[in-house]
Parts: sequence; structure tokens; C-alpha cells
Amino acid sequence: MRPNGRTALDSFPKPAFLEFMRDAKPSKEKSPKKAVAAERPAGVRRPDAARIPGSSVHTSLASEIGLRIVRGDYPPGTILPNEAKWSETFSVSRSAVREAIKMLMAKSLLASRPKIGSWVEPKERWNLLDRDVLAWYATSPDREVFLRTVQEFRHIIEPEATAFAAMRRTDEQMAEISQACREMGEAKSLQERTRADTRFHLAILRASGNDLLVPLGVLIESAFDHLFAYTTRELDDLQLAQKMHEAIERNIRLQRPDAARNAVRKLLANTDNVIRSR
Amino acid sequence: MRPNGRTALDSFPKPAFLEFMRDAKPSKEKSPKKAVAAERPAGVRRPDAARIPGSSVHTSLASEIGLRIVRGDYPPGTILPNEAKWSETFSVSRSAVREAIKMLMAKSLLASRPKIGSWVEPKERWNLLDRDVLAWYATSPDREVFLRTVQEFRHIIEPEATAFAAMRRTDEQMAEISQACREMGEAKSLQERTRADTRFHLAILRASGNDLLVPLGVLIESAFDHLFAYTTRELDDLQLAQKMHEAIERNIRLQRPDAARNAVRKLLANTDNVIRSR
DNA sequence: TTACCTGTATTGTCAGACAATATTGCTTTC
DNA sequence: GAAAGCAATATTGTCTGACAATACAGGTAA
Repeated sequence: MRPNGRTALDSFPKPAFLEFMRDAKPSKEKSPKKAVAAERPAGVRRPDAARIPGSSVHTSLASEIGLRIVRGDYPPGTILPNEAKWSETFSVSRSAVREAIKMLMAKSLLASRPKIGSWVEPKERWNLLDRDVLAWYATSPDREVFLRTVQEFRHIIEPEATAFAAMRRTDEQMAEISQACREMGEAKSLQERTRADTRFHLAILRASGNDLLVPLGVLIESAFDHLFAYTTRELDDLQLAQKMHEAIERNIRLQRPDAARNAVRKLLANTDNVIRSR
Repeated sequence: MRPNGRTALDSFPKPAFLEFMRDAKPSKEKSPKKAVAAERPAGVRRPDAARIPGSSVHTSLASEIGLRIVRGDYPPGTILPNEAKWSETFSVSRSAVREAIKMLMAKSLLASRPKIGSWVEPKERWNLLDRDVLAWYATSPDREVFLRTVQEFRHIIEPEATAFAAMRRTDEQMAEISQACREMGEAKSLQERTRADTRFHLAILRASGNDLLVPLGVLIESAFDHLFAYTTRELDDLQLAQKMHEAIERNIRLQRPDAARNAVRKLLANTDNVIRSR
């Protein structure tokens, strides 16, 4: 999934040290370091000794803290534990904590000031369209609600984006779209097919000629991730979907914006059914 | 402008940086930097050190480097100068550089690996809908192209968002919308008016009931920033615009999605003219 | 009360060291 | 001569410990 979906925080093999965190609620911790130290069995060495290569400490930390914030462990306005505290609970250096926090600040999940600490920003300031934030957001208890929200969003942007693509695509962009469409048809596995499907829709966004539409690709990737994980599709359903994709491809190729828009609407309606019926 | 527009990197005025930095570097300052100094015009003190007064070092650094990347100084794929080099050119510690770079990584402008360095990510991975990135992007040589791109985007999302708002708004959300509309009419200055205008459109996004639409508010804020800075509006034009806003407010209040959508379309068409005619 | 000052907790910044990692080029082996 | 392995090296990643800047909280004085 996610052909180019990697991000700084896209680290799924989590360092083992994260498992040592199960306390940490925004309460007034009364017993200091002793309690924390006691949680670690004497035989176990430093938790970060078992770190999994490929994901840096600050990155994993940012993921962990970011997830907690988005999940609602620390509601907007809450002052987070201070850097020293994070550093202690995770057994990492303060620099690592700071770098993690800086990443979350860059996503507008946090802000901070000396003497105050770091606090969670109001939700409407969160950059939900960031890939990482979206991924954390997607772990919401009710996955179907999330999917529906994303799908609704697709209804808003994809028909128009496709119409623009039909008007403005270059030959090169057309080639990408056509190739992705072809590869969808020839795919040997559902996963392979989904990958091509994603590429198809991303290519259309790029071909729309509006730079601001491109970043919305993360939503499409996310949607396909979850669709892929939560639905199984029948064979004739796949064939129907393939036909619909080909119609879109054709209308973009023939530069028919209105027809292209309608074709996308049909496809989305079909996807809606798949979601609804699962 | 930008009622709630602040960000980690959104820092405007304050203390001087160059001077402060110069004496902060007591002993290290020696002759061996000749080579580096020679790269730049001799007359200027520290051309690279565009320190934004009033904000932290890492934040200013992130702004400076981020701007350079978006501006195209380092095209995608380029390996940036390494941390030590940045640290030297800006006369700041390596930690500050690292925190700045981490912020840019969080926005997918950069990625890095040990032994390789940090490189600029492909443009389609940039998070253009991030407030900071958008602001840097807006400094493009051709402001009008930027405005047109944003405006086109508004055409895609705002009509639909407003239709949803008409269907799903709560009374509380309606109150916000109505109040912003009223304050637009009563505004004493153009700036005050623009502020209320922005609030009006943001409130509609929030009332749409789709969480993913909310972050797009940054685009609206950006659009108004630039419209405000680059256009002057005639009095009767303002009155017309006010009527249009009131029509939108009314249709949302009366829960008429289609009428609301059309009202927004009219308003946007009007804004298009303002842009085109300036 | 009001104004000012002072203590203090927290982030911000710095410096220097070592670890981990992956490219590069060299060396060995077949 | 080609392939495979190995060492040298450059760069980010991480840790530690120190001090500076900031702004809240609470006490003191007018």
C-alpha cells in the first residue's frame, strides 16, 4: 500500500522501549523516579537497547505522542508532561524528546513556551491533512466513520479535479494515468491492483494542473489503505470497477471534462456501495 | 489578518539576531572560516542569517531553510549542506539546526539518512496545505498565479462545504456564522472587515460537519491575506459583497443546501472579478 | 488595593562526545 | 578481468550536562 507513502513518522516497527509506557496520564504524579524505575525489572537492560533499526528514536516518540494527542489522551488545552518527564518515562535523552516535540509543533498539534510547557493546540488548528496525523486519526475507534468522512471528501474534490485533468493534462501525465489504468486490469493480486488504483487517482490529481490538489492524495491513499483492509470484492464487482476506471481514462484522454466528471461520480457512488455493504 | 493564524513558524517581530549571535560566539571565531566567508560578498555581514526576531532560533532557521527549499534554491533531490555546515553558516548550535530540520521533515519537505545527509523531497510529497509551507509558497515571484490557484481551489470546495453546512450546522455553529456576517457589515475598517470575512468562511467550513474540510481554512486565510494586500475595493462593490454574504448566511440558516451552494458560487465569481480586474 | 520584585519551573540554546549507518573505494579471491 | 568482501569515511542519530531566557506565582512594599 501507499506507493510513496513513507513519511518521517511512518515507522511501524516500533522500538521496544515504547512498550514500557503504560502509565502517563496527565495526572499529578506524586511518587517520582522511584516508581518509574520500579516498573522495569532489574534484569532488563536499557529498553532502547532492543531498538529496531529503521526508525529513529525521535521519530518513534513523535508517533507515540502524536497518536496519544489525536486519540484524545491529552485534550486540546492540556499542558503535556514536560520534556524531562518524557525523557524519563521513555528512557531517552531530552534532545530526542525535543526533536519529537518539534515535529509535532510543525504539524500544529502542539505549541510551547518557556516556563509554561507544551500544550495541545485546538483541534481546528491541527493539520489533519498531514499524512501522519491522518494515520493517527484513522485509528479512531469507529473506522467506518473515518472512511465515510474521507469518502465524502473524495466526492467533493475528485470529480472537479478530474474535469480539470481532462482540460489540462499533458501527454506525459496522460501516459501515467493510462498506464496505471492498464496495470489495474492486469494486476495479479488484489494488493497489486489496489496499488495501481491508488496510482491512477494520484496521477489524476497531478494532472489537474492545480498544485494544491496534489497533497490531497494522502486522503486517497488512506482511503484505499482502509478499503483494502476492510473489504473483499467480488470478481464481477472488480470487472465493473475496471470498466468505470477505463471510462474515466478515456474521457480524460479525449479531453471531455463533463463526461470525465460524471464518470468519476459513478465510480465514487460504486465505492460508496462497497463501503456501505461491507 | 489571520485571526488564529499563528504557527510555530509564524513569527513576526522581535529581538535582533545578528548582533546577539556575534558575541555569543566568543572563542571559536577565528580565521579558518575564510573559505566560507569568501563564498559570500565581503561587504555584507551575514547574508544567510535571516534570523526572524522574536522567535526561537530553530523556528527562524526552519523558516529560512523552508523558504529556500520552496523557492527552489535547492531543487528536489538535492542534498542539502550538512548540519555542521548550517550550524557554521548561521552561527548556531547543531541542536538548533537539527530541530529546524526536524520541523521541515515533519512537513515532508526533507528526509535524511546517516552518511547521506538531508535531501529535498519530491515536490508532490510536500505538504503544501500546511500553513507555513503555503506562506512560503505564496512568496512566489508571480503572486497572481498563486492567488488564482487558491481561488480555483475555493471554487472546488466552498460550494460543497456550504451545502453541507446548510444540512448539518448546529445552532451554535449557525450563531458563529451569523455573527461573523453581521460583524462584516458593521466593520469600521477594511482590515476589520476582512477579518470578519475570514471568520465567516472558516465558520462555514467548521459547520460542514466534515473534519477534513477544516484544515483547508488555511487556504482561505491565505487568499484573504493576499487579496487584502493587493486589492482595493470600491464602496458599492463592498455593499454587493455584503449582500452576497447575507444570502449565504440566510440559506444556511434556512437549511437550503442548493440555494446556499449557488449563493457561494455567485460570491466566488464576484471575487474572481476583483482578482482579475486589479 | 496596586505596583513591584523575587523565586522558580520550563523551554531554549549551547558544547562536545560517541554510536549507527551506508557509501565509496580498495583488496582479495576466483 | 570480474565479483565479492572489507575497511575507511562522512553524516546523521543519540546522549550528557550545563547555562540562558522567559513568564507565572506569590510575597512585599507603597
